[in-house]
Amino acid sequence: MPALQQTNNLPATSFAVLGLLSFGPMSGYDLKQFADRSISHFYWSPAKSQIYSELRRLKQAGLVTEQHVQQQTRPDKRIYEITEEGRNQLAGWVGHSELEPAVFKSTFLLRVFLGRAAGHEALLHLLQQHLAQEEAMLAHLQEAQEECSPYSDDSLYSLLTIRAGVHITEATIKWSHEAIAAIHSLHPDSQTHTETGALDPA
Amino acid sequence: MPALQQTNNLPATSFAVLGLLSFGPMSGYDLKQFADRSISHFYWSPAKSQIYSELRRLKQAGLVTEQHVQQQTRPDKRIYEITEEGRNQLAGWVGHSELEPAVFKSTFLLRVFLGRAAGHEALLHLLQQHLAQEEAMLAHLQEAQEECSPYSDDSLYSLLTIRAGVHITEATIKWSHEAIAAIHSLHPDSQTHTETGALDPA
DNA sequence: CTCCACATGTAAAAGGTTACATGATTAG
DNA sequence: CTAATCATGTAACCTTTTACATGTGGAG
Repeated sequence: MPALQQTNNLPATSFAVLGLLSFGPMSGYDLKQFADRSISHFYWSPAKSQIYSELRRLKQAGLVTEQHVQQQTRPDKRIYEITEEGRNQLAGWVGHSELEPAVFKSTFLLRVFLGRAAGHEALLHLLQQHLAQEEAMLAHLQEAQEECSPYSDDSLYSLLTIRAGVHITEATIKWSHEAIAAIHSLHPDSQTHTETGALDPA
Repeated sequence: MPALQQTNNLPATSFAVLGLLSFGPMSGYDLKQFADRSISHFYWSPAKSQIYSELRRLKQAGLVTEQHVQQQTRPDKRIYEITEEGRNQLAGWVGHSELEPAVFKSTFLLRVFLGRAAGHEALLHLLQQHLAQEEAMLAHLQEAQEECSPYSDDSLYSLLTIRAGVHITEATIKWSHEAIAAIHSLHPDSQTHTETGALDPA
């Protein structure tokens, strides 16, 4: 007899889709919306085409079932539902797989690293832009956090991921200020480039 | 008359390679080593095969030149050198291209988000593991920082990227403690899972 | 009347990793 | 003698994005 079969060679992205389905049955279309409002901040915002192909793969692996739903007013749907086997595989992956390092790929930091090629003036401008974007991101995350707080059984895990975003974004903002100050202290002559756009300095 | 020609449709990764070449002429082999010791922490650690194909692309675009170097004791090399045009394109990309968001793809946070599927005990264990890894990362970054400090004209930009890593890693560690505490406070019965491995609790 | 939401997919291309292939020298 | 370093590349594969393709109903 084959022991607890371990068909488990699926990539993380398959588990992402499977994991979203663990919240309830959904169509590919629903899944895309849900992903964009949940895991997009720390994992990925899938292309539609990829969702549909992941669903085919999960179905073939027996981790989800497909149900055709006819509609007259709207296009027909296919509703996907996680199976018992799907829940088992998911629990194993979430709880007991190897920790793999996160992918962090910042073209912005690459540009900072190559700053010499552009000069400190251009770099300062870039940093100001970056700072503004991060501040906007922080505001956005704090809003999401308000909607979730406080820590409770229901919102615990999603709130934790939002808190991770808040911590990291705050750190990035602190770093930006430090970086701007460091460049200024080495180049006291350089412009501040604050986003004024002021027409009348009166 | 065609204004300042803008052949510039290259992906960020090409500029990463071009940027490394702005530090001096190198072979593909050298480039791989250099990348692993510089931009790997915030951008990417390239596969050899990709380096060589990027070099072909850059050469074709006229941004680098190739020089064949014969060696008797070692395999022959090809040394690549950035051109004037290459430096111009690089300066434009670093200083004046659009800021694009960083790719941040954490399977770890995905697993936290899906924590319900595995239960808080497994999650706590995962968080402890993560915390240990991040602490090791912080130590590694602080070491790199020592070798670079203090801020100076020469080391400014690379030190800035290391500092970014330090800020973000510290934030991640703080978050981990918060997350562990939050789970404990909602599940007071759960084990601490500190990495004891103790054989003799005497 | 026009745009948006609903709903699913195919095809092509790009980005990136892994495995394969080769082969000399040097350090232990 | 064995492993690591030097040195370059091809082929196959996987993941992911973008563009293409289609069509209805409701809201403004």
